[in-house]
Amino acid sequence: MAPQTPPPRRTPLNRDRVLHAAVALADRSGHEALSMRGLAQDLGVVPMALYKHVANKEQLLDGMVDVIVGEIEPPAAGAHWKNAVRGRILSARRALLRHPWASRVMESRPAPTPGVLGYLDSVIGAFRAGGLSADLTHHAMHALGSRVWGFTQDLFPAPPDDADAGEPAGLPGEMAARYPHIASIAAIAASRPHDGDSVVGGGCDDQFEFEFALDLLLDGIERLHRQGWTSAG
Amino acid sequence: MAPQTPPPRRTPLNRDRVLHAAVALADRSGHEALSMRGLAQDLGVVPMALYKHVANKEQLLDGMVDVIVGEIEPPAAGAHWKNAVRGRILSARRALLRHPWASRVMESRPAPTPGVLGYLDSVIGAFRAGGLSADLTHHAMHALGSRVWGFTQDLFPAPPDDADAGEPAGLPGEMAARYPHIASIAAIAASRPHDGDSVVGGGCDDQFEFEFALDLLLDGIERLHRQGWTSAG
DNA sequence: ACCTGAACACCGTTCAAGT
DNA sequence: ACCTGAACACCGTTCAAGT
Repeated sequence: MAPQTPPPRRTPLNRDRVLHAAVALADRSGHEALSMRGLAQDLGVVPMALYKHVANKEQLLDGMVDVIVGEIEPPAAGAHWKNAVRGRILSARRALLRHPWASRVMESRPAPTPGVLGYLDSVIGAFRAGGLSADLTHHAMHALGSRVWGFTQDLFPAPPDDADAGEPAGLPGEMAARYPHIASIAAIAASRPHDGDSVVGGGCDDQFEFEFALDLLLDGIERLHRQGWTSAG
Repeated sequence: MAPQTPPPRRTPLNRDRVLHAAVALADRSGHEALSMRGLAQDLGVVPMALYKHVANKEQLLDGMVDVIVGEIEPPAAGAHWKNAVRGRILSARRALLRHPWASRVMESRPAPTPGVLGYLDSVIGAFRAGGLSADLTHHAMHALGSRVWGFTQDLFPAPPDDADAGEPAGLPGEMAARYPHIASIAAIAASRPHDGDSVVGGGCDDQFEFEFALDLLLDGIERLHRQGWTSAG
């Protein structure tokens, strides 16, 4: 008799394999489908095995955030501060768009991870390198809010695909009657192409809307900077 | 023998009682403590009794959102469009600040409730009454994003209260060394008073920051309006 | 050192039954 | 008509045990 073959030895688990498997699972099945048990099954392992590599689910989510932050491209050197900030934010947006669950997970973290702090530090650094005061930069960061990550909370969720296509524009007739002002701008929204699935959280947070708002804020900040604005005066 | 007293008849459940009990429970114990089972216990009823009044937990959350939206004050008549929008948004902010869980629940809704649509319709109406085009109003609403509800996603969670008070300003020394740009603006943040618990999601999203960003956006929109801006040109 | 099995204290929700 | 009890299919996490 040949000696019993040992049980198949999988490549041993480590934190990185766990984190990347979690990202892959969330990419495939969405944020709400990400459970410790489901992740363990993906890795061919019993749920408890994960707890040797991440302390708990919160730490798993923190680790996933840093995986995504790691995908943001390094800053461009030598650009004007407005272009430097703009470029950094649009790169973050591209990373977040690759992982539709990422914005929601990001929002859910009670404390910033090292990766998050590093990215924020670099954005602040870009403002300061342009000569903006610490005061103005502080308020600029608050004004940008989640937009520094390249996403925004959307207010008009995308209507379901089976929405009545025979309607004049945007909204079904009953709703248009009840919410006339929404109907008036929904007609505009329906008449311009939105980029279908490159959407964070559904709706029409497309590239045009994002850059419109980003530039509105950056232009306003630039104007205050040139006026020598301070929060004291 | 006296006839057996019937079991105590509680005032019968209805949708409104369920919704208001849910709001009270979330106010008291936070969003994550809100479970169908816990809510049932609060109402002195078995969990399944709730399902006669709300179809499921999602519908419960939708109902809670509309309770909060109902607390927003009616619009002021006859104001300039910028003040009308501003007033509406600041009133929404006051309602949301009374229920710290509300912003997170709001963000989680996949489809707008009637109350949400009514409020958004009124804000859009305020823009249109000021003569802004449907086009510009549409982009303005997107640019405002969750700010129309009076809250913004915060990027710097409040440091724990036991943070080293002997540090020069804002950040512990080790962090200040690793993230110098954050440290430079955290010093500013630490030197101004923040309103302690009137905070949505923790951090320094205080009234000053909120109004700074709101006015930055409204001023930018006003400027575009006066220039006759259109997305086409 | 690394993984496992069984258990605990929870969830939202269903179904068939009670009054 | 309105509420109940028991059950189902899940969670994250613990503990003591296996190899």
